[in-house]
Amino acid sequence: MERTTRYSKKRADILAAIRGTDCHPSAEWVYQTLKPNHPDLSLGTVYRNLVFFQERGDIRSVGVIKGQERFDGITTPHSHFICRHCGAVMDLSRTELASRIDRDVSEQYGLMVEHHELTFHGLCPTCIHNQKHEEDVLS
Amino acid sequence: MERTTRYSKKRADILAAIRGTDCHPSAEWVYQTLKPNHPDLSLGTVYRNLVFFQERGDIRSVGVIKGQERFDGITTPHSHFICRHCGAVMDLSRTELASRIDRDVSEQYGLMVEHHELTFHGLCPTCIHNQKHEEDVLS
DNA sequence: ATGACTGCAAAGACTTTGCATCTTT
DNA sequence: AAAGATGCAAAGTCTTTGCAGTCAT
Repeated sequence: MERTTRYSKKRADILAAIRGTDCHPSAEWVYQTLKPNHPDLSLGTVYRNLVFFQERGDIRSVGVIKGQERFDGITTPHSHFICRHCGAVMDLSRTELASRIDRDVSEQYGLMVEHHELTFHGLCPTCIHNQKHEEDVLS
Repeated sequence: MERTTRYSKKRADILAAIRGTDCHPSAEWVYQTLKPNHPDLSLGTVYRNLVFFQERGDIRSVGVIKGQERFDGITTPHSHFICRHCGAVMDLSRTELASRIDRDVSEQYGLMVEHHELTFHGLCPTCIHNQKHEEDVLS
């Protein structure tokens, strides 16, 4: 009945890779990043561990961006900004929303709200710059 | 240079189908819904028109839920609730967030915020009920 | 030894796209 | 007639999964 979890260097390194970056990586990014140190790493293993860590609450999905699911090693409440051009994901501190918003919505609509996601969309500083440059070229 | 848009009953019906439901449909849903009246409709046409309507701002993506992208025919600001069990998407009126939040975040972080998304996650009334029933059965 | 974890490759699910055909203007 | 829109099917991308072998306990 009990499922015991066993130690594996690969598993540990996958989690460490996600926690050690703020880029909100995809499965592919984790795979490519660990490949040098784990030449025999398999993408399937990465995917299986992403599921494993999500179920344990160690990581969270940030959603699917440009076709790839992205993950976050930080599980405390915060918001995100996603650049519509390059797909970059940035953390924003959550100062705007009261923590009671989940409870309020639950009561108002008769739902069981477990958490919420506040995501901003637009252009990141880099893409703002590049877009301006592109306009100059075109004009 | 100008690209002219031509009238097509299928295109019109695809948009009407999305606007005529509050289920935030997937491509597959649109396809199955229109199939009776358009026996020769192709999934490719649905996908192409979804892109077309998004570019024109007629519809918006709600994100990828359980592997399928979902769309919203309502483009005025509002929030969503997504049931983690059945994937249902519900509209919530946006009363919580001031409209200036986008500008505030833009200034604070040096980004170009174009819009934001506030999404609640949890269990919908139906799944709350079914989950209770399931617990009864298991106990 | 047992059961968990992994590599590999095949399979799956969803979406995109090339090309010939049909349609709107 | 010209250019757009569609059907069909192939291809593409990302993710999941079956199975045999490996590894931690």
